[in-house]
Amino acid sequence: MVLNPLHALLPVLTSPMHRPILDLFGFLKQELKTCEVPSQCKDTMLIKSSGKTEAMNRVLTTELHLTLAQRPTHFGSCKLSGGEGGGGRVPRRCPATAAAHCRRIPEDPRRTRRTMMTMNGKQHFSMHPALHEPKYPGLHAGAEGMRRVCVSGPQLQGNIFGGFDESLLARAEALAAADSIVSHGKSHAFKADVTYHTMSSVPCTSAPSSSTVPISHHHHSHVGQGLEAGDLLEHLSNSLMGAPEPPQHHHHHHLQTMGQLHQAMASMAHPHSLSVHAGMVSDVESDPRELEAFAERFKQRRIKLGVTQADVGSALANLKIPGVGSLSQSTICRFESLTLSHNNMIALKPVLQAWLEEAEAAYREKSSKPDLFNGNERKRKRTSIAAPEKRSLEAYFAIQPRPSSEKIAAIAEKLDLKKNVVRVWFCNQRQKQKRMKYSAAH
DNA sequence: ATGCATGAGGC
DNA sequence: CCTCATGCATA
Repeated sequence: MVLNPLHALLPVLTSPMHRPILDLFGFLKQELKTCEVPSQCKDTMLIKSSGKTEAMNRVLTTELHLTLAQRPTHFGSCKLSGGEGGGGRVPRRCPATAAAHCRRIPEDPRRTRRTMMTMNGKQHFSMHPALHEPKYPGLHAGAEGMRRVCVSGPQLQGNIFGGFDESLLARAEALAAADSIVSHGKSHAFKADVTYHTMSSVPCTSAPSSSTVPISHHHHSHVGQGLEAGDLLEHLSNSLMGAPEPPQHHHHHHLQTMGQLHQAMASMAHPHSLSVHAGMVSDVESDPRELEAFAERFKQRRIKLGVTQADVGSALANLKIPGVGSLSQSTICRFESLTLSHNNMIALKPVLQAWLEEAEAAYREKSSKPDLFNGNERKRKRTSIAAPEKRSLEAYFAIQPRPSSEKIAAIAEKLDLKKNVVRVWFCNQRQKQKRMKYSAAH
């Protein structure tokens, strides 16, 4: 179900229990009041719904992002993994072929970006044509934006990040604490967090070449003024209702030569290909809906074939597509659930499509079991951040998604976590937020 | 299905 | 030190 996020938050906000949040809220607003930010810099947040903690943080973050400016973001490389390392981790590089689908999306440093709120409903990309809209609904470093835009005067920065520091962080903690009482009567007080990096040894060298290809894109100013809640709701509703509002503009990506190759071998006769332009097989199908549909189709057909995600991953290497090696179950899973970045999805689609075609063809005839199993000695241990700490981190994150190294150190110390763990946590958190939520119900 | 992590590229 | 694509380990 898709609800208006704001409505959903009401009960939470009005709860006496969350009084502290409102206070913090007010505090933040006060702090930010002096900071002038062009309205186009507003941003909302991409949330993944559920949980008071999240709701709370969301409020804070949302508010912050409404005030903070955006900072330029560049879209990094898009790589496809190559080898299947026999236990070792193979340096991922973008294979030439795959590269075709790896488009870099240069960003207008000042471009405004808006974010979708995902309550637990679907947030389709109906409204933003893939290549026109900001790829990432993320709240790109609102803080940094603040630094750059808001901080016309250094005093402000000091004000916010200086003043913020202690009092805010302290509040964040209080908040986290309160939350812990509220939502979890069962705070696990254990501080388990050992990271045993027992890395495997020899990374196999099956890694293909890497490269990144600039993505064609169009920065359409229309993106500037994000949608209002109403619009959002409307879109969401449409999506829900299945209103097949056709992508108003058909984005014509400037084709990437290699992309055609994939496209060709991958989609001989794909009924779904809306882009079967007479001669050119160029246009990489990047219509969000197409992707979404493909992911779904892929999953079902894969299951029909009786193949696991892991199987697909390793079987990919058998395709012998230059530059394309195997992938992990994780990646396949994320592809199916659309929890990869848009670029990543687009890059992977042709490959998976190719595999699907081949697998089905083989299935029809004989028995083909593409696979490659490598037995590795698993060693790496996963660090696990305890709930209480995680709550604190979330609170901090709501206030400042991109803490400085010093701040990270401070947080790490307070939470008694390794600095690197905290740093990575923030990185992952950011990545998580930016991630395209093609995924509907989550 | 996801959390925490690594590493290549970029500034 | 960040972003991104990915992966191992695990709930």
